[in-house]
Amino acid sequence: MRIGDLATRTRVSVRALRYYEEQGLLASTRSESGQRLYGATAVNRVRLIQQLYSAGLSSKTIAELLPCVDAKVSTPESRERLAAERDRINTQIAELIIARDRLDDIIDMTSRPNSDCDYV
Amino acid sequence: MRIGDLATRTRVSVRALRYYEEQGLLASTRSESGQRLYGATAVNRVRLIQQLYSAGLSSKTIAELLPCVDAKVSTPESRERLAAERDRINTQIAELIIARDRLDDIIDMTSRPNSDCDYV
DNA sequence: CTAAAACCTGACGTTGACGTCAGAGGCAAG
DNA sequence: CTTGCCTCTGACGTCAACGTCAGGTTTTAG
Repeated sequence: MRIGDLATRTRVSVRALRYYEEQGLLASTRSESGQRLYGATAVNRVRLIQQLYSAGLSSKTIAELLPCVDAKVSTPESRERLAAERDRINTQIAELIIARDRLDDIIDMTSRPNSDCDYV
Repeated sequence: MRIGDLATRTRVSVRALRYYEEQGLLASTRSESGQRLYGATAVNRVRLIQQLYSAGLSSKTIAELLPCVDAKVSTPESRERLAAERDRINTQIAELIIARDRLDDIIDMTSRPNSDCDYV
């Protein structure tokens, strides 16, 4: 399939797909005229990339980890890296929960007249 | 207290504190010579700002919400805004959990020899 | 009194994941 | 054949929350 099809199927922009290739995250073959061609597995690959981005990993980190995913094997370094990222995500989740609860408190406080809590 | 003290107590850079003022998030009085002076409540104010930033709110959004916190009262618009942000945070938490679990799967897969799962 | 440390106001630099535009070539339909 | 959409490669633009530097004033420690 061509880049426009992949973009449609993954809901990722054409520009982003080219960027992924530039970062070494997504490979493509080329047609005789130079157009990018992708196999069916590219769809899942893009989804994986998106999930890792949404987890806060950088292009560079993803580029280092994808080969492990493909080979289904990790070096000690990459295992450490993966664990560190997981811990970071856990920390971020905890922070978000705190922030959300704080936001809930604010919602409560500002919605309820005659509240006598000290907040700030 | 002066800006350096506040920076030390909140572990936020001096530059960041000036930026918060510029964005209308943090008020200060001025000494005769023009130096910023803060009251004791500024510490908690900065912490609140930091928590809202870590929740992914922008300066602009925080600037719109802080007056509600101070007045302990919210308009219908700001209530809606707060609820929308809370929902966004919940969504983000859910995404992070998915990504973390995905990362755990990758860790498992690449750490265990002879795994026969299809992943990509 | 003096030198270091802290503060001030601009104003430009940084970073990452793209958006967007320019200019040119490629491809199926009528 | 040509109209119109898709694709290509560069390359500059964006946005937010600061970092950092310059050049000057103020406060503090000795």
